[in-house]
Amino acid sequence: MSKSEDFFARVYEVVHQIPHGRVTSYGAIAAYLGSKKSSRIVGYALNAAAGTDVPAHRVVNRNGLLTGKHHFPGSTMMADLLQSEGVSIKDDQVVDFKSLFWDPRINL
DNA sequence: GTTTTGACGTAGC
DNA sequence: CGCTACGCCAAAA
Repeated sequence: MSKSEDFFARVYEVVHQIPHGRVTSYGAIAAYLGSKKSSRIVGYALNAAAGTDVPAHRVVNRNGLLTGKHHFPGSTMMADLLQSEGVSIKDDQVVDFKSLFWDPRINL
């Protein structure tokens, strides 16, 4: 173990376990991993997750804002994907984010 | 080994 | 209500 991919792998696992039509935040994942201070690391990991089986579009910031949508191809792909899963997006923000919020601590 | 950066978060002004 | 500044951690240069 002791591999750098370990931290990334954990992020991938958590994100990959997000139920369909649900959303979570970087801080929630980071907090589940150990420290919510690692929120930035989660985003960093998701950046490396691009091209993997990790649905990074289900991960938004604490405000439910699609901060990472700029990293997706196009400009509405992330919002489109979420809406395709039943998540309503308004002004680059998840509608009823609080209700759609999926906390890894609850399921894991 | 040091420096920079980053898809965050919280606090302060 | 909006922007700035700082913190915190990990990876890449």
